[in-house]
Amino acid sequence: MKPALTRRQQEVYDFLREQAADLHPSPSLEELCRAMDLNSRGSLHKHIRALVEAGLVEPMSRGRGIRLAAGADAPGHLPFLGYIAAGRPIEAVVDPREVEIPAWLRGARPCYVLEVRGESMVDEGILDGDRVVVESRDHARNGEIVVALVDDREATLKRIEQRPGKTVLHPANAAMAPLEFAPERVAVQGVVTGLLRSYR
Amino acid sequence: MKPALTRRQQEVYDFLREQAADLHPSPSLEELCRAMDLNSRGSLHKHIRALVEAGLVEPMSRGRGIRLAAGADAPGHLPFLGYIAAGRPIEAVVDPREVEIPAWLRGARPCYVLEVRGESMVDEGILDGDRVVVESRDHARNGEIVVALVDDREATLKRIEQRPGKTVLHPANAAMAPLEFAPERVAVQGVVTGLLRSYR
DNA sequence: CACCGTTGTTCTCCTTTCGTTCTCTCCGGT
DNA sequence: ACCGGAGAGAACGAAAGGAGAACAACGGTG
Repeated sequence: MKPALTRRQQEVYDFLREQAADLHPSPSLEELCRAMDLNSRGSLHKHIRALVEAGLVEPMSRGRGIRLAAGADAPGHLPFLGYIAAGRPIEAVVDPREVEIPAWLRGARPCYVLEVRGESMVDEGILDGDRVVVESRDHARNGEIVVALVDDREATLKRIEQRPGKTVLHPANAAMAPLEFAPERVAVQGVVTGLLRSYR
Repeated sequence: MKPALTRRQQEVYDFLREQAADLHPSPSLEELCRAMDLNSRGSLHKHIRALVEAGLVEPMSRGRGIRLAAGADAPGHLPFLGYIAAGRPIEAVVDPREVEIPAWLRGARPCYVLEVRGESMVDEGILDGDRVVVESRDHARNGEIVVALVDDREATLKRIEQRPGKTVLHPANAAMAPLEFAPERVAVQGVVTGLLRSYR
């Protein structure tokens, strides 16, 4: 019972997540229409209904807008898969712990948590010991921070730039230079959607 | 048991939270009417009754006042109190929403959430738009990042260094110099215990 | 005490909004 | 052609939101 989202349904869902992450109140159908550049509530309603059946959105009831499903996709915890450092493969952690992650930091697809080792992204505000929420994806948009696997050996955390004929991985550290690869050598494993840091 | 608030009910509830946060006395129905731009007490009373049934507001007594119920915070959530412009100005207005925060980012005492404005802490990995979890405290250890109130006017986010005779607030931005004050002029409001960032 | 204004409460009546369903059209792909 | 995704628009019923009147319980003033 998981018919997979269509293009527009995905757009609507992404927009709802954005809104929620920005602390906006649940929009009504009409507000959503305006935001999505639609002129018909009926059309939007079809998409919402699809999302409800997919378990991603709570069934609407009168007057309280459209809210993301809290129960279905929010066990509140994500698996902690290990550590990631520039230049080395991901160190898988033996004991599969789980980390509590708020819903507004998660992506649409399944997510997991990695802990950052090293200083390769300090200029982007990602420090040693930070935990990043990674959304499992095999593609990325330019400018996103990705977990990239180079030559099936080295997993790194970098900002990605895909250009015709080459893929550039930008570290965010003045002491390191951007790395260029043939596109075939770089496999995107996931995209960073959130970051958490504990002081203590 | 938990019918979820409707649109207007949420507005009324938010307004009451603002009032309470600013030490205003419990308003009467008519005062609330004027504040909410309503012409009828009866209409407002419907919303209040809904809030009472939701357990968010204490039942009114004939004397005077609409009081918030104690301990109505959702579990796993912390109040979002507004913005802290880490540059110079005062702490900003109250925006009484709640943010989901994992337990492992919270401190021992009551906590709240602020959103960071400005670049004064970039070298510590705190960027514009990040949300910080602040534990309410009136003292700090050296090296902790604190919300400090200087001369009862300016709230800033800085790393604190307390030395005999003077208190130094260190911004983490190469373009800004540390600020030195007499200890009496600096009041610690809270200590940063966690940080969250959403990418997208 | 009777008088008055205030405050909480309940009740009708009305308008607006919202979710829902329906039909019809358009476009792109196999 | 066929089909499914996507949008427009109309229409309906139910709920939300609001206005206003009416009423009981107080608190003061004369």
